[in-house]
Amino acid sequence: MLQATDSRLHRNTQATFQSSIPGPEEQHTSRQNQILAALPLEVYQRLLPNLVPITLTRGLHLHDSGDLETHLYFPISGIISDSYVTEDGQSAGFALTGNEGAVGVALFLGGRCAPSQAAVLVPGFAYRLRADLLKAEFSKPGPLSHLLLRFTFALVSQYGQTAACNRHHTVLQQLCRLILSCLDRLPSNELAMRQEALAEFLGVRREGVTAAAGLLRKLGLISYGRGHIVVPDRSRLEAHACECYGVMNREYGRLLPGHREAGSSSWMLQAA
Amino acid sequence: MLQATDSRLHRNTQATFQSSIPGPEEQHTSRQNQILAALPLEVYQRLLPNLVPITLTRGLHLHDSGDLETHLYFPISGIISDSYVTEDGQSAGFALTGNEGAVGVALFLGGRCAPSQAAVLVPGFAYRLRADLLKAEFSKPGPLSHLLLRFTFALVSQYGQTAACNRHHTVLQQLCRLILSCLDRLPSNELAMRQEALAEFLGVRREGVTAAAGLLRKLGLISYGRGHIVVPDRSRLEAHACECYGVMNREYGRLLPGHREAGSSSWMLQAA
DNA sequence: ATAGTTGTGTTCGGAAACGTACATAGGTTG
DNA sequence: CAACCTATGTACGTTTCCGAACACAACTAT
Repeated sequence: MLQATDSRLHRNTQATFQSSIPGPEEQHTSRQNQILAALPLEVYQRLLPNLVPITLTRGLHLHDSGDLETHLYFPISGIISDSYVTEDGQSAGFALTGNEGAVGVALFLGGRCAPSQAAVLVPGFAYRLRADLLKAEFSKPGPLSHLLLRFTFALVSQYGQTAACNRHHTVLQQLCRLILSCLDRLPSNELAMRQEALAEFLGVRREGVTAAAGLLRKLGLISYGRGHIVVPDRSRLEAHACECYGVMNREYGRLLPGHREAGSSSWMLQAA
Repeated sequence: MLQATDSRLHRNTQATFQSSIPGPEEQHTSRQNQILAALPLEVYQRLLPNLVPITLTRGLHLHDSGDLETHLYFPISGIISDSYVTEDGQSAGFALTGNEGAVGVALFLGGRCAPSQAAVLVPGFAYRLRADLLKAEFSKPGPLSHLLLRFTFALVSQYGQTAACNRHHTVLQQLCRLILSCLDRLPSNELAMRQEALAEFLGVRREGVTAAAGLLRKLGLISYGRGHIVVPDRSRLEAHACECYGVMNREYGRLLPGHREAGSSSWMLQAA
């Protein structure tokens, strides 16, 4: 595990489009992760010495399916995708994790091996905690256990929603959902991903994404070129996404208080 | 919640096809649930007075999406489906739970409301534990917490696998997977489900199931009629299922030691 | 027995996505 | 500048599944 690919692309991208992601020289702290931020100071300070900063290079695999997981990762920026690759190489993503959560839930659920692949979709930074240290902390009920379990529940919801979405919704709708979900985990309205990467996550052909993206551009909902997507107005894009986006957003808002919710949003009114 | 539908059907079915499921008059114990069975005697005896038997009538909803969950259910027979229903009424199932697990993981993950619907797919019996009692037991780390988290991990794996399966595999492959997964949770090689119900779980049209089932019958892999499916040789059916069945079966075998594995199975040799 | 209900089989046109092949334009490298 | 690579655009036939309508056969009820 931990094989980085495409690091050249990463540097390019970061320089050109992702200037809002802090470079290693800029200051960033593990408290930028919302789980760590929600911990009482005392607990946080106990963990702090063991939180090791890691650069999330585009394409880096935090773990592959079947790997023994060695660390729990707390992203502070960037996006990690959870996906499955079939025997004949087709892939399907089912969850995104940003600074609202953690990667490696198998560790504290007792799963040992990862069932899926965790890869860096959008570069950023994370802090990681060694498995044994995590387990020691998790073994006593407390704020960290609580927050991690709650996040796990949100993740499970995301998995389920994706399954339903894969069954019933069009590539166009799913693309809207994916772009919006990524933006919710990024600081600006810009997303640095190629159509190829979007297609791989959705588990569809690149041409399918080209067609859908072309239509969205024609409608003025997005503008893009060569791996750089800009969304001028999220609420208009939401109108073309399937219900799954709104459902997940509500769910994350409900479960993870620190979660940044979408700006506009008729769905907020519908919330039960 | 707890609205039973189709109870007439249930009685018919039980009498005709499901005689292997114990009736209320026959003896059954909560230890027939594999999580409860794996508890040390002392812990089990502490829970026992609070385990209330419940009949799982076909179509009964243990909870609907958005419901506050009130109990954790430990099935000892029958099958519960976890599914999501879209705004326009299309449904998609993403997990099955039998006596290997429990229904209502939101309770101990801290989710409060269910994201999905839990419905009885195949009738049977369960014991249930009130939410407050469960939380009291779960708050101390111990065998029950451990087992429930491990089961949760298996469930998450199932969700993810379903998402990938929905994306890439054909109705025929998915039908094979579904039938086999059901049989793994039932005492015989017979499954009492109508094509309509199979279609609803898979999130496809009933006609699609008819076509796939017709082909399987032509190949001699199954025989059926009016809600009664018989599989003479599981291994031959496995050969027509997608990889997802084998992957999930391996995963359940690994995570839940008591899980009954499929009889034949070339995949056992591949296990890492 | 007769009529109604229910579960399954079949058909047809249409939509969505696939596989493949190739075209074009922005960006990089010599 | 020229050559090259990479990201995106386009086109065409094929497959799979959908939507709707209808036929038939098994079981049920009166």
